[in-house]
Amino acid sequence: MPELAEVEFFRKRWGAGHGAKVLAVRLHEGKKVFRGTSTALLKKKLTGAMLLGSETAAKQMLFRFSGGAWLGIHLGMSGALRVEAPDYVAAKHDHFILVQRQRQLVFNDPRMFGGVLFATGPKPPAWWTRIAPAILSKTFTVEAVANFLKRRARAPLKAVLLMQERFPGIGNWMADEVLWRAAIHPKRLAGSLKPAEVRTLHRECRNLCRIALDTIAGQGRYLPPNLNHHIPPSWLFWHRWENGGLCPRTKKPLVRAEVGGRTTCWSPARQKLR
DNA sequence: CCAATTGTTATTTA
DNA sequence: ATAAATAACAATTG
Repeated sequence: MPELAEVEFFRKRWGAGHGAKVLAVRLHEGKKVFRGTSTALLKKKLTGAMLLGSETAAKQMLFRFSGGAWLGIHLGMSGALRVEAPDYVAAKHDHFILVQRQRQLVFNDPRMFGGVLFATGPKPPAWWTRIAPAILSKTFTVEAVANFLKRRARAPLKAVLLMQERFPGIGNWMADEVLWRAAIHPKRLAGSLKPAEVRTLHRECRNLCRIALDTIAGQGRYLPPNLNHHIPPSWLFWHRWENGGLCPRTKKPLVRAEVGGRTTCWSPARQKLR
């Protein structure tokens, strides 16, 4: 499920544990989510440590602990973070749990495409700092997008939008939503866009990220109980998977097909191949 | 049994 | 050599 705004939503959930100590670490040893990570070191360093704070970048989260410990979590395709009661008993796919006095912070991931990273030191580790700067940062300029599209000239736009090195945090549904809002066909080749279309694409990337973060991750104190709860029906989001779905803007039928290796939904009346 | 799934990476192909 | 396409990963659901 998780793309940019959903990842932020889940990070805020674990925010309930900020300022509290970790009494114990429970994990499913040997599971794929720990590939490349020393669970022994992780348990040793996190047990007794205080969860100090956290941040989100692209589809990843970084949790900072006392003693110079850094925990990275990627939710993959099916990961989620939850908060459970202190007496909660881990279910089958609850691969990683931080036990605190008042709650348990649970990482659940049935398909295990996600992962848990760990590092120690005074500064955030390289696997965190090398994540591309956010779409909502100053560095995400029209020129940067134009240059990237030029280098990926022969790839369909849908595939290009999924490339994390330039569009960090964008996933399948957000890519479709951006192209739909920009009224650009997902099969258009990246090199074929006119300057005005590049500007539109750039603008709608930023717009969607901003609106999705507001809508899904919530503002400040408030968190919706269900992360999709407040997505309005005017978005493509709700219609992209329904058979016989209609475009919320044109009221004409939507189409689904594989583009760039992923199932893609678009509104032919609005997004022309030309 | 077959096909599907909101992600990433290694391998193969062009 | 570079970039695009494909396969693989794992579990579950329809």
